[in-house]
Amino acid sequence: MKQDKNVETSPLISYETLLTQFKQLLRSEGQKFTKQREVILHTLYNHSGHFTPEELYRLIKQENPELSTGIATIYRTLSLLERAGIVTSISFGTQGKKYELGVKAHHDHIICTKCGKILEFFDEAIEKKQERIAKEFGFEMEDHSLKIFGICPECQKKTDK
Amino acid sequence: MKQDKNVETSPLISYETLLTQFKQLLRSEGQKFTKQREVILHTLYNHSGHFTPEELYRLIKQENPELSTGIATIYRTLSLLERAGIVTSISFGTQGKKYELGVKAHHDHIICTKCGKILEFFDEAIEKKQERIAKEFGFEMEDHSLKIFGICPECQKKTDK
DNA sequence: TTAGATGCAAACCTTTTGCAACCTG
DNA sequence: CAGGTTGCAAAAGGTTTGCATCTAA
Repeated sequence: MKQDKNVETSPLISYETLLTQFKQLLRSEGQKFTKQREVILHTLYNHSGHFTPEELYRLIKQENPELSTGIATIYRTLSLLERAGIVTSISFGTQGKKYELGVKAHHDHIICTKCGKILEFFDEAIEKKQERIAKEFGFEMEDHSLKIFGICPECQKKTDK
Repeated sequence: MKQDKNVETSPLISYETLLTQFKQLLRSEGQKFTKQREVILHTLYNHSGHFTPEELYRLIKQENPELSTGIATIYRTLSLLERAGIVTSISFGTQGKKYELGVKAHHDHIICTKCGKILEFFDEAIEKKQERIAKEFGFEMEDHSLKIFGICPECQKKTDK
């Protein structure tokens, strides 16, 4: 009866494949492949986890001091990648969004309110239930977002001592 | 097998009772009962639905032209009311939050992406499932948020014609 | 009388945008 | 070379904060 499962967090495809897909997408839309776009994709591929645009910006600056990259380009590229279905984001209210390489199935998040750690899960029963609820209300479902907030095991230990 | 239900949206208690509770709360914390706080609570009581601080600000200005009320007070009071458990909020990412009089049970939201309409529902099975998932990850669950986005029946009709 | 509350404006933060300079195709 | 892209700085939204003034208790 156990339907919950950890979602695979390592990239499912090789960087070369991902890069090729990205280039094809750009070409098909008359857009250009730039060093900045490559570095952003590459950085997301190499570092698993969730990043705010600001965090990604600092990481890229640090790892690529030679390439000038503005924060605006980070934002523009993340939007581009999200529209393309290559990255996904979680919203944290006024505190902004976090992005991750999203070449994986839909999943929900469980977030530690102490350390900010984000874990992922997928539950078939909840997914189905949401579709059913949308249908009951006569809604045409487009998307959904489920976040569980709590304190992770590590932070519980820290608080205990 | 139908567990979904519409959540009651009209206030569960009389305004007098609510006001008394609010005054007691303020007194117990050494805080003061001001005209602005009264007007904010009263406006929320009289208008069911979800409001952004800005919307509430404009509504209050319009209905109470004689009382000068700054937007900062709206924000401060909504935070106060939320901490006190009198109102609840839904977050809309960078677009801010919407508040509603929250003297009612926990519920989730289904939101129309065309017209912004917000409906509420409660599903026992989903609630239980979330608790179970938190437990599986060793999390001490504090809160959760489930939002379903889609197009409401009315907006579907508009699009069709 | 006095601690707490208010309005105003400035400050904050995240995100977006206008634009001249700069690349990619 | 043309049109998309970039960095920069300014602007935009939503929210918070500092402070002198005001007011409930």
